[in-house]
Amino acid sequence: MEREETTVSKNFIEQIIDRDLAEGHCKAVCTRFPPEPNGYLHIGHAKSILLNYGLAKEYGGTFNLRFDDTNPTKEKTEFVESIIADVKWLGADFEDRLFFASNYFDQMYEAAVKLIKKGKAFVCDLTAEQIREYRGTLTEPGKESPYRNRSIEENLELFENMKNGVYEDGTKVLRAKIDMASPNMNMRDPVIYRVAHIPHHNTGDKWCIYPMYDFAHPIEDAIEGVTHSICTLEFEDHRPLYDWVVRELEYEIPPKQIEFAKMYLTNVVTGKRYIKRLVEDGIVDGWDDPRLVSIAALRRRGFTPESIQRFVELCGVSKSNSSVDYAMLEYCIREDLKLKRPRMMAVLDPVKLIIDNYPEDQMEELDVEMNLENPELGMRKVPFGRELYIDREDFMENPPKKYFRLFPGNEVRLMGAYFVKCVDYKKDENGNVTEIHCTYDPETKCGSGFTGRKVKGTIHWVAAKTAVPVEVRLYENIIDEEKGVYNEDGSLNLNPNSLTVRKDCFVEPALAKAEPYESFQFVRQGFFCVDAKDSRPDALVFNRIVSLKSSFKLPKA
RNA sequence: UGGGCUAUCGCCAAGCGGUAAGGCACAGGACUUUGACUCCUGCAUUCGCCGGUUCGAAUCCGGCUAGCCCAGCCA
Repeated sequence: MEREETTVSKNFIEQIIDRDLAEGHCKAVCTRFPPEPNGYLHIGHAKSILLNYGLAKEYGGTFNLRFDDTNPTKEKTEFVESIIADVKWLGADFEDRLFFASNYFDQMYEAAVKLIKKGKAFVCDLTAEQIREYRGTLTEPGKESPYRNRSIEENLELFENMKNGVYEDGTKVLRAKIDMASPNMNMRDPVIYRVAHIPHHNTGDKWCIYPMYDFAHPIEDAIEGVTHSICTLEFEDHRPLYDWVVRELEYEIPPKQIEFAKMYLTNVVTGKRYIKRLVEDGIVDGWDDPRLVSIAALRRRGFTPESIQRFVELCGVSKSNSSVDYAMLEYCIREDLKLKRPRMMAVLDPVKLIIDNYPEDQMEELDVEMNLENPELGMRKVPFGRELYIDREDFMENPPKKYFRLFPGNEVRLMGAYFVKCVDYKKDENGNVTEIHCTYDPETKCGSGFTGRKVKGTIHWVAAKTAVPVEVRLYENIIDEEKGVYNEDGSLNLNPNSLTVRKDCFVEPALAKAEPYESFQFVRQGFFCVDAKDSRPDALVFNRIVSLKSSFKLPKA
């Protein structure tokens, strides 16, 4: 399907790359997505993934997936599996370029030795607390460690001992020798290696010293030939250190760090500890609950990779902190699905409609387009009979003005079938409508070319005899948007109605064999997707991905 | 109150000294076998504020203000 090319001017990162290419700072472009495997990916990560992947593709370069696994205390194999799956699903193809920072530990060790030999690093015996005290504050310079001027020989020996497990955790670190008076805290002799006798998910017990992010990351980039190391704004202050490492280690083609602003969605929670609470408290049924915005949750809800790619593209890239309306995401998924997927009929709040003048035992099969706007999707059979279900809201006893669905005496079109006119209705003792009686006009059959008269309303329906019962789950924001995300005590301001489960819904038989993750437009109701977790072949559950927009509002009584 | 960064419509976001793109949202109208979609139309005399330079400033200069980030042996 063709998408209109919107001419978008180049973002600031593309401008930097253009200049680097033009000035010969690099010959090709190589980017990477470097997650630490310590949790699940969410929509915010999708921006980084797709941005990095998109840039590589745009410039005919390469894109790497690299796990930044330099801290064994936080990392798990479970997360590397899920991250790989999510990145692939998003469509960011890293081909065979799957890397682990932990596979570079030998080179990092050698790099550290090189710094020591250059007199640019030293082993420090200060405790963590002392290091903090010596570091100074934001407004006062720090003071130098008493161990700062150890000889190169001594440092070499001590560092080797660190590697060989001679010291306990926390007793010694390797530090870069830079400037304790720097106004940038990151330059005040940062720790670059720590001792941790903890098995690593990839290297097992091989190492008991692990490099710190600031030291490891530029090395990882340089080893892989990454030209543009794109990260988020909070690392801006780290760039001088990144550049220092690259310079001191004398890499031929120095990688360059570029920072951009993280993406936030308005009134959406992505924080790990908050999600954890929601899961623990049973508010959501896991990190892939369709109300969340983890990649897995979006996938389960029915979002497509294309819709997320488009979303990221529409949001753009800049350096100003911002929070995008969820409506933008909704727009992207509607846009992606509307021509791509069938439009079927489903009744979510059924009430029976009986066609008095339709033969008692007759059924007919109507041929209906899968998607009126996209003939390529073909046709389907829709059974029609004397008894149907329609949605309760499509009938009113006493309609307000401008209501043009069904009411006593009014004629409407049954989508894909006939015109029917309401002649009577029945109510139970509580005043609820239980049955609507109509007559149909055989001449008005859809596709017959009937033009004798027009009706204003068209409603959807399913034949009672062949209807397939399903469960439908309607989602709203899990946050109560009126009052913002957080309560005064810091807890989440939850929306008690974020999930509505409707058990007695009916869909047309063509949907009976819908597969997990398959999505459809339910005419006049929105886009829905077969839930991959709770659905069974004999009991389908549909998640509402997003509702349709409506300009019609019933006036309040 | 040290350093770094940011500030253009309700929300994103172009703009790079020549007189405010675009998208989302919203509001009207047309069309319609979904009150959907589609299609029109409208939506910043003004770019955080104050000065300055210039024939001309959102763009350059100076001074303010507001917000975000940094004092992990996290990333």
